[in-house]
Amino acid sequence: MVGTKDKDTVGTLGELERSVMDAIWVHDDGLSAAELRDALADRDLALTTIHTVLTRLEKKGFVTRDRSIRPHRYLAVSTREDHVAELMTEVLSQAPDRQAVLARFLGTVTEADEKTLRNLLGRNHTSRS
Amino acid sequence: MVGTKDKDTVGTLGELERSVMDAIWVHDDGLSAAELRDALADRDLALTTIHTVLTRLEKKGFVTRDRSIRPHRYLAVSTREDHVAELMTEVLSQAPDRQAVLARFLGTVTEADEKTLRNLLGRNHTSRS
DNA sequence: CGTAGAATTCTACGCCTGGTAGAAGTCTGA
DNA sequence: TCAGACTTCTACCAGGCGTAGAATTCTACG
Repeated sequence: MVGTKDKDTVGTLGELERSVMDAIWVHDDGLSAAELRDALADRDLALTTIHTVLTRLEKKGFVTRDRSIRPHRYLAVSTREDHVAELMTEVLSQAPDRQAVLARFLGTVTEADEKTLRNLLGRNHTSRS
Repeated sequence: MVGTKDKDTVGTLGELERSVMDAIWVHDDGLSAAELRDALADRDLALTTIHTVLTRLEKKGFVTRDRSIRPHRYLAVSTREDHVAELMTEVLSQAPDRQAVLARFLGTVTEADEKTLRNLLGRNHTSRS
């Protein structure tokens, strides 16, 4: 029972992959495999494991690595916010009736979120003409 | 090479499962396994395949079946819109900085969507004192 | 320049999920 | 009661992901 699957969470990434991304996302300057292993010390993973995951994340386009320096440094390709926003858009597109979805969505959102949205929508009234 | 995996799409469901749900979602009155097979005729699946998927979807809580009548009828537990909205909320929660995410999100959304949101947010101004 | 030790890549395995369906069991109308 | 329809059981395979040992490549240092 090494890998207690969760899988009820949405997102293209696996458990470990997600953890790695989370670690990378809070380090805009990027970090090395070793640093990552430390960041995820609680799991006590082998360095090679980290490398494998990193390689897969690179292939998936979530991270880039700086191969110019020796302990390669891994950087997130896009911010977590961009990533999540993209995911939201993708999800939204899954239903034909976007309006209905948005309505339901707003129903589940916090008041703070609503306020945020009002502010954001308030300004930049999409220049027509 | 029967199952050309796609997997770049977000959502807890698999390819076939999703198709089945799509079919069920447009039939509020529910349908039988046979009707489903017809609805997905393009794939030419065995009835048992449909049944298996249906059973899994039931276990996952996406559909219920009316066992009282003979050709069991399968019904969606929630609307597609609710489902998608839920997914969006779930995704949004993946990032700590919700505001930033919402901002990015609005950036990718269509003008029509923005209008929809404005309308929805316009009314029901959450009772402020 | 050779080489030990660090870093990276290759290869692999087991589990889980999802697509797919045959075989076996259960119902029910005639 | 029984054939035929319907449902459940069981199973196989492929791909994704966690995990890591083995092999290979670097590079700093003597």
